[in-house]
Amino acid sequence: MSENTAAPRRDFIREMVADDVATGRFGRGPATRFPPEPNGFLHMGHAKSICLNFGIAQEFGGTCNLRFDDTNPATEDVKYVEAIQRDVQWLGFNWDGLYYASDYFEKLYDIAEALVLKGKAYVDDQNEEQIRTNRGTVTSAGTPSPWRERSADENLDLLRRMKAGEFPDGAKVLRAKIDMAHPNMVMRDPLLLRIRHAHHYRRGNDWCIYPLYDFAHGLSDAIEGITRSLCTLEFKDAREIYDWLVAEAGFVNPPTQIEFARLELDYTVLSKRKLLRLVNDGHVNGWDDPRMPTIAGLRRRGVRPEAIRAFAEVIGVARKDARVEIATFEHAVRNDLNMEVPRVLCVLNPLKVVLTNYPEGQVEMLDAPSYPHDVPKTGSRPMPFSRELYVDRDDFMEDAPKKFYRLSVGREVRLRFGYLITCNEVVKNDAGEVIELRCTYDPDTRSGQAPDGRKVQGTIHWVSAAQAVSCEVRLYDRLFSQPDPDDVPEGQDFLSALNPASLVVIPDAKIEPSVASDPIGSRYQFERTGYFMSEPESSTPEKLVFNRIVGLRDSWAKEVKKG
RNA sequence: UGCCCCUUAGCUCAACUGGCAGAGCGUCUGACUCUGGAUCAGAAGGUUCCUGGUUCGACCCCAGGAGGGGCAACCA
Repeated sequence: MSENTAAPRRDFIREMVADDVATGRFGRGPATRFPPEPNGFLHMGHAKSICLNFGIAQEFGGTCNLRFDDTNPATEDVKYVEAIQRDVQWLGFNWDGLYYASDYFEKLYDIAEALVLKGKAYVDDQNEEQIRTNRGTVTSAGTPSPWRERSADENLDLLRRMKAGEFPDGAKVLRAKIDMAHPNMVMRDPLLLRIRHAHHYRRGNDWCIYPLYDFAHGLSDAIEGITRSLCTLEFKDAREIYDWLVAEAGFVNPPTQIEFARLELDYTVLSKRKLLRLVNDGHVNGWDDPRMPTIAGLRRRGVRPEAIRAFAEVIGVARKDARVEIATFEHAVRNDLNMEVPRVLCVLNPLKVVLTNYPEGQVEMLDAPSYPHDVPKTGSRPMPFSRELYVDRDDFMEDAPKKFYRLSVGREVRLRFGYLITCNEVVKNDAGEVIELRCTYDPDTRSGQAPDGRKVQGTIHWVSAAQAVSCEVRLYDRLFSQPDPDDVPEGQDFLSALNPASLVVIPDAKIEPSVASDPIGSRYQFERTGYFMSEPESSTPEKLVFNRIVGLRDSWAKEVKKG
């Protein structure tokens, strides 16, 4: 148990942190932070960041804070703060410190005054429009504000009056005084504080000058003693202002920003703006709809945190934008559940089977192992078997092709854990639909036996009609019907790529009775169908409701496609 | 007056300071034979975008080129 334990995956960030530890570069232990803005629910992209930040802290004996980047009163809410904390914990992580950027407003203000005194910041009276046009473009220099050369005393007075609430929204703004011709747009006198007479969910109305991201973020990191500030690639250009600010503020051994690629996933969207739209426009039933790529949605769907962590591990972290296939995630989910959950038989689309040679009224109990041979778990449950059963409609075909190894007139299949049966006759209703199969069973073939050694090609799942439990099954599928939901014709948006069949409800499926005594929230593999969980929000002991977490890997569908 | 990042297997991505280019998915083959559409095992699969250069040795460093992306919110 020493040499062959897989080395923890190394990426360029972990290499740097390992180097920090080795060289003592920061003079303190490795410290990271996960800094969400509480303006929405956490999603898979955040999960990647959480696993990275908290993972590094664990692996290197460092710390990781949870910090709410709550600097915009217009969009934030305490309900998101609560949801985020629950989601981080559910993923399996505990923060060392719990902080709020809004608690740093005073400290940030003091730094702002210090910058003004040093001549490194000034109050600008230009309006939003003027500021934008005077910033210049990517290929041309900006124009200095007419207020850029105000004296330190005047700036200090104005800043204090901004804080005191003397000016309306938008009247004035505090800017760093750097270089209006800087090749990096971010460095063209970036805005530090803006006036917002608004209610902040934590600060109430006691504060009216709110720091912008660039001003708040790096300094918050520095205040907390973070060593490596991990963020996504689009902040690359912001690194320069990050370094400028922590240096000007006088922090020794300040934190350093490292950027990594944000997660993009096939067949879904990972942007809070778009997810909010799905929620607000009613395309899904809330942030925790099981189709949502949110942590809350995945949890409700039935995905385990272990699977999400394993997924984060396999996708790794790199410096290049990466679109990950949803199949990779689904694989991680199956891989996790395969070794954990018991197997159970559930017939989604019931078709009655009558065993004409089985005694009427007789019920025998078959012993059904709950795990396949290659899962190192033991256990079994009794399965009632009787004359009338249900099998899945998909397992019967009237005009079956040769390679259809299931039921058809004259063909023999094995009933999982039970007998071999042969279909003799099809019963149809007036509309010509098949409503019943009349079959015979071979009494000598119980539970896998076949005295004459004959083999059948197919094994199908079934339930005993009288003892089966009716349940609702919700088949969740991909939210969007194309890999890139934004790749739509001119004039349309991602909503037009929504998958109309992302939720198919089966109101009356038949499941084996053994599950009736299991707690709500139990997970199973429905053999030959997929992984399911009894839905904690909707399921009751009287009316079980199951969510499909993920289907089984389906090579048959591909075979069919190929023809 | 533009700055910055990226280009590696069919697909999606790894590869620490230059040292035999690796995973997952997909594909193919085999095993289990009561999930044969599950699961497990093995295999095939590469001109590392192009052209030059440095070096004993280049995915990695240098020069030039081609293609893709980020940055011009008082959002984060």
